Amino acid sequence: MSIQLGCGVDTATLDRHSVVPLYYQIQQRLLEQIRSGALKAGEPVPSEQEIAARLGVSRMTARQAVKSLCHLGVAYSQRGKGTFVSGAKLEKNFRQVLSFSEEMEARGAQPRSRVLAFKRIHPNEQVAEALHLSPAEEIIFLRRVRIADSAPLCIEATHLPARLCPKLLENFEPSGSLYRVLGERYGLQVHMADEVAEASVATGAEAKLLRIRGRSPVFRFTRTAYLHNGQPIEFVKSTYRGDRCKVVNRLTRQLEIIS
Amino acid sequence: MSIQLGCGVDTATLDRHSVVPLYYQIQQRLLEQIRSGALKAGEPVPSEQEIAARLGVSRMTARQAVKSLCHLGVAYSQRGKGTFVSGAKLEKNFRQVLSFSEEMEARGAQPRSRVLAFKRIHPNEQVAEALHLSPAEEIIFLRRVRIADSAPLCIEATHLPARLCPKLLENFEPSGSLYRVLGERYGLQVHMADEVAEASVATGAEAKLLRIRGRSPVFRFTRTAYLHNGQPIEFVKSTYRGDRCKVVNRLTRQLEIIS
DNA sequence: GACAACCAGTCATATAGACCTCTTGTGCCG
DNA sequence: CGGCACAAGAGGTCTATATGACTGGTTGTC
Repeated sequence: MSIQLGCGVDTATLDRHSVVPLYYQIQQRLLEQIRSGALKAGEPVPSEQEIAARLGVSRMTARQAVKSLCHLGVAYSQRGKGTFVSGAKLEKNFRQVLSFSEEMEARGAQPRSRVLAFKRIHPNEQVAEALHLSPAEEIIFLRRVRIADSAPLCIEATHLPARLCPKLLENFEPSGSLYRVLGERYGLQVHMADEVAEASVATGAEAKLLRIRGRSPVFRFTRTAYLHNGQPIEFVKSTYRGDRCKVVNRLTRQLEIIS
Repeated sequence: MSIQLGCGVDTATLDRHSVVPLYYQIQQRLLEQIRSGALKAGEPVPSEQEIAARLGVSRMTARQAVKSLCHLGVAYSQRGKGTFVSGAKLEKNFRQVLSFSEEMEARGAQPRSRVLAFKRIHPNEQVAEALHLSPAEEIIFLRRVRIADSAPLCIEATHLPARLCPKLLENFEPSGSLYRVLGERYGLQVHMADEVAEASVATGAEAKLLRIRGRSPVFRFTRTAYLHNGQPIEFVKSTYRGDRCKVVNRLTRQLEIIS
């Protein structure tokens, strides 16, 4: 097996004094080979032993790098045979929570917003339950039409516990990225989210805002986002134009949950 | 920290001669404590060192067990502080490919089917491309109305490369579980799938089959499933009643991809 | 030619020990 | 009393080593 692990290009060896972990450097190198086509779908990734020998690391470190490819879904292992590159490519951005702005930027579109409302209010029952609040506790309510490449894409209604982000009304320019402000100014990092999608049709008011015809197909998303400690930080209801978006999912089949 | 790792119930120690890996036994034990409420959301999981000392395993093994909880999404680690139980519970069945039958059984509904078509045909362009076939190569086509708890839930059109499952027309009773037959009789195991969901409205013919009104909201799913080696095994188009289903997603936010 | 035994290569699991960074609490000193 | 230093405890990374189990091919026998 003559997989080149850098032969000829071996000026790019590992940086053992970097703060970047060795296994991560190796992972990136393997991903690069897959991206570039040097490793094609179905071909075996270099074995743990080969990586360990070639790069002068322990087998456990090589193993950690290879295993991470499996976790990412770009490869799969077969005991006794080897580790092979998965069929379809796709490497990031699945299974991740991304804010609207981040998602648009990731795919090269320009995000913009039209702010419809930005105020403190009392939550309704559904919001209070999702955010684990008493109805007396106030929330920040933000309603925006989100625009991608100059055309409306969705209407988004965000609810945040006011207690967790005091003075947000002054600190946040509401056409920008909310996640960025929450992270940078309040130290609130979204860790995980539950999201429910429903198929529906647009109401008259929605259709007007989205510039589509009434009763056109739309997605309705309901998302609750949580901090590391499990505390709800955000409850969002959004309505996406059905003609401008799809929900893409990558599913794996692991009936036994390993590692 | 007085987390009981089995104190009093320590008759249930680890089985070191079992074929079940130690880390998996530990993982299951921790999951059980979370399920039972002995470990609540936000509380720290026993530290790696504590597990290692209590159960007499190495720290690496304890670590593997704890880490697996993070991969499952039921816990999260903070360097220098500890590993903590995540807020919302949910433990399986996300991120997994499930067949219709499996999914219905998992939630306690009774799956049934009404077969509309089951035959060999030539693929159209879209199907041929998805399954990596030439238009000359035949496929098995199966169209069913899938029924859950006595009411129609979706219309499903499945396309399989005929080459991979010869004599399926004779071997498969088409109201049963296709994945089961593919696995048991042909050794074909679905490993991964890409799925796209779109929001739409029902056509007249669909509405009739699903027993809903015309132009009611529906989901349209397009799924391509792959074997371990990346070979496409199945292409499915399905139309789900919007009033009877939701798409639930659990997303995590890991901007740095670890392990 | 069929079948069993063996072997080499591979991943899976497990152990022990080392060193690092990060967080938190404690206690001393100014 | 405030602030700094330090130690303890936690997870993160890495090395070295060993054993087990599965796969595929080879070899040898019948």
